[in-house]
Amino acid sequence: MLKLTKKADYGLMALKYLAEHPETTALSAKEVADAYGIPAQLLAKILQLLTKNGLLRSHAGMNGGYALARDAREISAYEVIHAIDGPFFITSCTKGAKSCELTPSCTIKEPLARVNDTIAGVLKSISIHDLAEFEQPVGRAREANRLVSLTL
Amino acid sequence: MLKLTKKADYGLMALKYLAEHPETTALSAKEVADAYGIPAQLLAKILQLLTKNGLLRSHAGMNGGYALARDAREISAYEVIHAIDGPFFITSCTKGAKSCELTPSCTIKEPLARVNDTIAGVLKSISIHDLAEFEQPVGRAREANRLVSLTL
DNA sequence: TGAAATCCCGACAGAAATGGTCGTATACTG
DNA sequence: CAGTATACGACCATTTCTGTCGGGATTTCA
Repeated sequence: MLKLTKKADYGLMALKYLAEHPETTALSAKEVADAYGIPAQLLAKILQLLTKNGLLRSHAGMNGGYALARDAREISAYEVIHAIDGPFFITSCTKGAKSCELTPSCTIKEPLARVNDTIAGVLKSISIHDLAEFEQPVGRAREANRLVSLTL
Repeated sequence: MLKLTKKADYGLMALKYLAEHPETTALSAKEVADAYGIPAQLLAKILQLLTKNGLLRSHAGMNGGYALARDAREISAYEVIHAIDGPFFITSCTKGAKSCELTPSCTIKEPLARVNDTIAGVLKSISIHDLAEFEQPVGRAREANRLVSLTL
């Protein structure tokens, strides 16, 4: 529960991999899949999704493949997850759509919607660059804390 | 994705309902289920789980039922979700268990584990009392913001 | 121009998680 | 003892997730 799907995981891993190889113009789905031992065809579809959503640029033909459409710092984990798994909501029903099908009194949702927003905020504050591993000076200084506020 | 299961939803709703009826000594699973239109037998099992995990006290026999084991402010949404759906992790694999089965280089997990902790923190900071609806003076003053910090 | 590499995409099958039901046993009340 | 409840295990139905297959389109390069 409250778990990322494997697809989203794969997507994040792939973007991370691409971010770590900026020197190359493009990497094929197969290359990335092999690097992590992910089913190639599955990853291919995921990358296609990410392309359709503007997170990647793709190029067919020999030496083709995928590359980040933007700087790794400008792509958030939230976007990736959203592109792959669609809009997410903590609660099954959300007032957004056709409000709650359960009896009128499904009042628990409103507070949880705030939790939902908070989590989304956290995910939005994480970029692919944050996930990638770059050399860091020993005794590396970590970035400043991010503060997320939650109002009930 | 990243969605609460219906069971967890039901559990939260039920606890909320119990919190809103402190005058009664106990409410039966059926009463709560009827109040929300939830399948009674399913809710029963959920309440049993919550009882086993120490969040509720149960009492069989006539006028029996369930009651909060503690003050509503002392029961967090996290506990409820955890009791119902088991430990949750954002990532499929977690170094906790038997580390990642994927190729060694599943390094994305470490940053995500922090996200996981942050979300858990948010959930822990929400109590059943927060979910319940109590009369509030018009122009009600909401509680102070909660700040959650995320370090990458 | 043709072969190879690569992306694109819809359909589908197997597996797993989830939601929900049933039946029975057990405990408490009056 | 009869009625009301909880306790619990087995089971099934449905949905969601993962992964595969097959055919088609695009680009490169010899």
